[in-house]
Amino acid sequence: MEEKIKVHIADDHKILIEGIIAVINTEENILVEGYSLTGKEVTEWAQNSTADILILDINMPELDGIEVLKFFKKKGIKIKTIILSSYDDVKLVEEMLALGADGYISKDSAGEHIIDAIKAVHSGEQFFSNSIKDELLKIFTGKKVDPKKRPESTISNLLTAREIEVLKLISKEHSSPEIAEILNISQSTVDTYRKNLLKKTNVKNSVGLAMYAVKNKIL
Amino acid sequence: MEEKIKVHIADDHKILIEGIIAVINTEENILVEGYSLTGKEVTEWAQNSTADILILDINMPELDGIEVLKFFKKKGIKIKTIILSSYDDVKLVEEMLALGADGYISKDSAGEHIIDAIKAVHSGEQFFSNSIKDELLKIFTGKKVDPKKRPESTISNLLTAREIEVLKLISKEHSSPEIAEILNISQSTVDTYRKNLLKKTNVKNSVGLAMYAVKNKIL
DNA sequence: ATTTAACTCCCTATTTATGGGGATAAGAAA
DNA sequence: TTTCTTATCCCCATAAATAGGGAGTTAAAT
Repeated sequence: MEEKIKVHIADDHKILIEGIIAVINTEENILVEGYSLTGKEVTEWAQNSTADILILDINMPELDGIEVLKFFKKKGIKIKTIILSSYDDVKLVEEMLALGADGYISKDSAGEHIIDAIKAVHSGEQFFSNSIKDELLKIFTGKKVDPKKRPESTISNLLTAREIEVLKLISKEHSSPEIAEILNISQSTVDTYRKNLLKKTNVKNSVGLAMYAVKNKIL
Repeated sequence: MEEKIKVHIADDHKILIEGIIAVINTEENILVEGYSLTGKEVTEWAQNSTADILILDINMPELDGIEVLKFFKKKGIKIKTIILSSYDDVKLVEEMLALGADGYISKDSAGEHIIDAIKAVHSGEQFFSNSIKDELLKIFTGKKVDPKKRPESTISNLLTAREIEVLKLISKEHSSPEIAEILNISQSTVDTYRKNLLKKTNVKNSVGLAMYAVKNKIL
């Protein structure tokens, strides 16, 4: 008989941890070897760990998931990691992947997905829930990029210089006529940029664009 | 033999729901009769419910816990409610209590606390987890709770509760027709709030409103 | 040299947002 | 009681944003 897959869970919400444990316990081949309630605990635990997989929440107070992954990278700690995210941190996929996360599931997916993710990641694959896949698709539009050789900075790959200029002005509460005046181009052109921006960033409206700018620090 | 306590759960994270169900299932006298994944589902469910207790998450997209409680109050729906909160919504305790919540536990407490809370609330008591008690203590002992934690004291002086709700939805990229639908009010009313918001915050447009929301951490 | 990406502009059409005005009911406050 | 706030709704009108389409020029890359 084969060994059980040993899993460690890190989340600041104990109830969620207990939930995941309950779900995992329905699976014979997987064992939860322990859990951490803070990012700091995770980093301490990781230095003497024999677990196969870490399920890591992004949102934790003080030391969050990103910081934990950075710590791993810096210390050369290699643990297969599945990111657990809320609906609103989807934008961070790239950063997570760059930091070496192996899977990414959102909390609003059903519990069985965790099982699938653990099995996939343990066998060396990557695992992404559907909402994440959508986000990735958008990022790698058209370009069949090998996920291991992906570009580091996407915003400047995704948006052109001019689009970024327009995005900045939109975020400064300027209307299209104003932007046209400022950039000395026609309003039609500004409208075109708006259309491209909406399509590329996959947000609904100008508010979404401004929020995108904030999140990506384009201001 | 006595009847089982019937519980309904509302949270946008399915994994968490499954966790709570798993925890509750260890208890003979309590039965989870169902769950809702959005605020809107809860309000619909509540109108024909025979459940004894509702476990309600504060943070849900679109229609959040506060809105749900307001809806109950408005419609005269009386369901004993236990609030499920993250560490960062503690400042909302007051508002929740004013809206008639019967219990308040945070997600970082252990699962058994839920059982305790359900039992206590069902027998007519109120239940608060320790972290909430601490927060309440802070609020009532010394008004200067920490200016950094309550910068919105100025904002809630400036903006009304309803205006803040609309502002949140605007920042989530919702259009006026959508907001009208979500809040169950007419679009005219939403437009009125938009006008008031623009005037009060002294910004030019929706983008400005969203940025205002970001700066003042109303999200 | 040909393709491609970026920048530019235009048309048509619908939907949203903004700006002005006013109005009513409930409730709290003075 | 009267006043004020809040929340709700409506009218009218214009400005702006969104959505689809097409198309020309330049400069860089293959």
